Amino acid sequence: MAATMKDIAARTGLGLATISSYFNGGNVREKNRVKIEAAIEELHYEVNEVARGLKTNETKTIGVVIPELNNTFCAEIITGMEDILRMHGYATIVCDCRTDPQLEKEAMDFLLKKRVDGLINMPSDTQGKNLAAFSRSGKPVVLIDRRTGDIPCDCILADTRRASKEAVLQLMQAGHRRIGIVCGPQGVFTAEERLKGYLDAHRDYGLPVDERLVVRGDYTIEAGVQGIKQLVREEPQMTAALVTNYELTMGCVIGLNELGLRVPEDLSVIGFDNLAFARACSPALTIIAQPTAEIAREAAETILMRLTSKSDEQPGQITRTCSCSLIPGRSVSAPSGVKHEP
Amino acid sequence: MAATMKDIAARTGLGLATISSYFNGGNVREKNRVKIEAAIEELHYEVNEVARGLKTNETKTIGVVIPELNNTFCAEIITGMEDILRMHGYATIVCDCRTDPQLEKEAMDFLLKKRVDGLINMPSDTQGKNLAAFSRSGKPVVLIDRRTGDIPCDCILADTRRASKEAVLQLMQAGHRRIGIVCGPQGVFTAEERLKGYLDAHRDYGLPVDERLVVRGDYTIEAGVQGIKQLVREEPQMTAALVTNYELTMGCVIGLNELGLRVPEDLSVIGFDNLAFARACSPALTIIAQPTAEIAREAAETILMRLTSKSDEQPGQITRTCSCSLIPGRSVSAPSGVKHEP
DNA sequence: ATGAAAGCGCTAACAA
DNA sequence: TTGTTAGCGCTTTCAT
Repeated sequence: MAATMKDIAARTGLGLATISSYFNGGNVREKNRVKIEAAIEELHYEVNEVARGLKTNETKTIGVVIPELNNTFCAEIITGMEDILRMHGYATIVCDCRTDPQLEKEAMDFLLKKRVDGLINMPSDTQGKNLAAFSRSGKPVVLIDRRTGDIPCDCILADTRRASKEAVLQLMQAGHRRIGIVCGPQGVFTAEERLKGYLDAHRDYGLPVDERLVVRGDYTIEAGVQGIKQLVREEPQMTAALVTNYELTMGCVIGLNELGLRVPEDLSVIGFDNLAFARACSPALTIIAQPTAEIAREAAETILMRLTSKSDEQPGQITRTCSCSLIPGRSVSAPSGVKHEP
Repeated sequence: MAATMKDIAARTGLGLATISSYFNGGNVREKNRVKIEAAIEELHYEVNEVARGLKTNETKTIGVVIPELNNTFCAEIITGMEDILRMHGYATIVCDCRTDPQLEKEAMDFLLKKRVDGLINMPSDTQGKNLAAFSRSGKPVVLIDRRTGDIPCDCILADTRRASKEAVLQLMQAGHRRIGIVCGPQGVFTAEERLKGYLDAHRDYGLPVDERLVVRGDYTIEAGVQGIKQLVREEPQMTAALVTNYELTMGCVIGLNELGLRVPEDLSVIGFDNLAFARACSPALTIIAQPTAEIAREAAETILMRLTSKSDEQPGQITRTCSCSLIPGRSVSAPSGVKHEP
């Protein structure tokens, strides 16, 4: 068994309170400090955070529930958050719920039982029902990437609606009139936002929207492959496309590859996320890059603020919107006039 | 404050032992079961795993320390492990140590204080020193992907040495004689293994090794870009290259892109990891794919076995080696005879 | 089947 | 400054 404070007390002849005080920044006589440190060394003592957590009713642990760990966008954000939280003494328990609302519910129950001090969630449940139980605990919840339901909580978003609009406007300015969009699933906040951006651009530019140019799919590589193939097959007049997340973008590149279509000669393309992948494409893909580091920082700082501010110095819910940027590649050109084969 | 077992006891008029027994699968009179469940419902009771952990000296939590979360190979393995561990009632605390042995040490101390029941580690420290403190606790440790130092513990590996050898042999059989390798950092287990595979192939095929064809770099995209550019610049006679992890592979694709070299006309390439990326390349990249799902499963099962087997039914350390596969793409052809411009 | 009570390792009054 | 002590919420004997 691991050494306990009692062992240190016995070893040093001091009382428990002195040892505890030593660990919690209290004043301890120099002579005793030395004795305690020697005992710690010899016994390989490590504070038992479980016992401490029971006593203080704080586990110094944040739960993170996301749809998919194996997804650069999520992974980047988690890496960033974890870094900051750990610097402040907080651990993170990450639960990947595979985009399944039922698993998400289970993950949250699990975290509740583990008595995490707060929750950061990229919701898979579009209703917001899953958050009810956790938010009843009174512990802080920060949503990232997606807003959901009517549970009031802080929220860190990216302005992908604006970014999508500007990407589409840029395609229009390059001369494109029939622009396809490969969009995420219906009801998913980010998918709707990016579609709205697409619609905004058409409205601003005074171009009608043709619904046949809008295809939907899960946020998966395979859906991207199918989506772009469907658009190319059914809309030979299409000269450009916006693809609205990383998996879809990669799928789209695979699909165009398999069809033997050239970018941008046959089709101009603007993708999403993952700059490195965009650079690896030939020619380099123009993409909308999301500010993952900033989202991570905002989320971590927001929850830390909620965790430490005694009197709620920030009442009400906070919403922060971080800015995306359009990273130019070589995948956009003027429409060639030559239509691709269906 | 959250409800406790005491609240349930008060509500139902039962004793604490009965409630505890209810939660731990003991026999409870039907009538009381109903009462307890009603109270749980009304009070929104959730077991406090912190208190339970203190009492039972088990947190049902596994610590995972990896070099980089934002890395498909790691992310895939973690996703897989987490899935299995959660099914068995274990949470995972993932610590990304940014390939920094010092941060890795801190992460392990942190996990030790949190009293995780076991540790799964893809070591960043090449010495194995970091594991000493944790392994003294007597809790199980499972290493993945890399062997390290002389701390005796179970180990789940992939046979990337054999896979690298076969990839290089395949290039030789296609007619290549001057084959470059973009290799990971000196001292890193996987990097050395893959290099050994490259050397094995030369020995088996009776071809001398030219050290100028071996370049080293961190396992990063940028190192891949620089590595391939250096090889192309300094070794114009080179007709093929093996690139030995995902980041390096992506970097290599970017580098060749930027140089305007064609694959496989100017250079045959075999990459590593991430099948989706390989398909997205044009032409599709031939790669060595690692069995991430299998590694994840083996690691999770091994630690679960260590955690549950009372009498050590598996004494000594276990080493499992999982098989990689060579996934053919279109990035390998016979050498063209036409040398690329330096 | 159920209740009473001890104690896991720690913190935080309160006393000294 | 240091020691004593009472819990935090749970599990687990040991009685009943």
